[in-house]
Amino acid sequence: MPVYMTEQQNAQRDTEALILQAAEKEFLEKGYSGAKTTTIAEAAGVTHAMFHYYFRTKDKLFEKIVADKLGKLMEMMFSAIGNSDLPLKERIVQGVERHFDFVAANPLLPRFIFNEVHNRPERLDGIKNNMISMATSLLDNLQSAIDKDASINKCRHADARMVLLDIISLNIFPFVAQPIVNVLLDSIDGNSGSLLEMRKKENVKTILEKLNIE
Amino acid sequence: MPVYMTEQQNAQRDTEALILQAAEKEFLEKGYSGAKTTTIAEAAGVTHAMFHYYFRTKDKLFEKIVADKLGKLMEMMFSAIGNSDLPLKERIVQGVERHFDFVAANPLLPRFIFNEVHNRPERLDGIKNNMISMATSLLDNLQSAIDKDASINKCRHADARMVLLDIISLNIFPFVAQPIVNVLLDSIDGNSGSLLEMRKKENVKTILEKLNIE
DNA sequence: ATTATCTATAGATCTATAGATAATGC
DNA sequence: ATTATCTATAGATCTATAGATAATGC
Repeated sequence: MPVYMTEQQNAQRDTEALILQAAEKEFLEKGYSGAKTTTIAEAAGVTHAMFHYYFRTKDKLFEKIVADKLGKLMEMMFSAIGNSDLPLKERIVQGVERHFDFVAANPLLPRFIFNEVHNRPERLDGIKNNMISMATSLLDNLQSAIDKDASINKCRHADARMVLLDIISLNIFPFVAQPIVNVLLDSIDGNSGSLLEMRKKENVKTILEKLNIE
Repeated sequence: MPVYMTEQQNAQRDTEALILQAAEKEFLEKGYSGAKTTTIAEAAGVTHAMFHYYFRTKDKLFEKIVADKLGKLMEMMFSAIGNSDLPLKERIVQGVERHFDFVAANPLLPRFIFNEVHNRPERLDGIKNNMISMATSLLDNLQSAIDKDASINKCRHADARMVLLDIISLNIFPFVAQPIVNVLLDSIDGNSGSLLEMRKKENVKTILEKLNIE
């Protein structure tokens, strides 16, 4: 990137970035068919023609965003497995919490991905191999750690893949079902704001109890 | 309903039912904006005009289906809490399994509901009070059962609301994320067909271990 | 001369309805 | 006479592009 940028280049980057941001929000909120290019342009504060000038078609921009979000999906899945040189308990605690925080920072991501892979499962083909190789090595490593601790009765034996699924399931649900969960818990007692904090701690506890780690 | 129905009445019911079935499938698969009335009519094997003849507008039919599915949502949530006159362990086992089976029988329901309540959270207003009163009484009852067993050390103390969230989270995830979960587990070993069966047993186990019930 | 932006509009898609025709029951 | 069905099309919405105009750098 040149040190000095012309006004024009500045303007170009702004417009492009504004459209991209608006599109990302619109697509994550409403999905491909619910999102409208006119709405995106309006939200970005530019004329509709600019949308096509910078990104040609709705499809192309959507593909770009999907690719980006599939990358984030991988991050999200494997952030839960945690750092391998920590004792198992700390590794689990950190893994669950880091994963929870990741979802909290990207609360629209799971629903978007669920819809997208349901509508077009073949999209996963591109990242399949990458996913599998990452998963295999990370899960093997976690499995060894569990087996090792289980052999000296420091934890209950468990399938690492199931533990990973447990963590993801528990952490994602309160975000994708937030309006429902709020109705349910909110009105039973008044602590709505703290629900997510509560759930984060509870999920750590659930996994530790599953593994019978004190 | 009259015992003898005319041909015309038969025909009417068939067409109406065919459109309704096709619409339900289309809406659950693609959501409101992704579903097209032309596609629904085609799938039902009737002309497009029939769609409007029987249901007037896309909106009206969609509202009908949403109302129906919100009813199913309540069923789904509370099937997990189980029967109150069973011992706690059996109650948990039956509750988790019944809930899992319900989701398995309605695999598209959760994603549809998640999208719908996200797009229009005010939709929950109508069933809010009903939900809260059902939840309160069922959860109070479950909480008593847990407290009772916990007081004689037959289980670990736990918040019934958290247990309900745990069950729903764990059971729903493999269905809404099925394509991803399949990639992940399928290729690590070859037991894809049995993943759901495996997960069902695992979820029962997880909840029992959380409650420390032998 | 090149790049960015705008206005205007073409063209596709989708929802909805008008109006004619066929089928059935009284 | 009433109800169900069809064809044809209006009208709205949305994506995309054409072509003119403005701004910037060479």
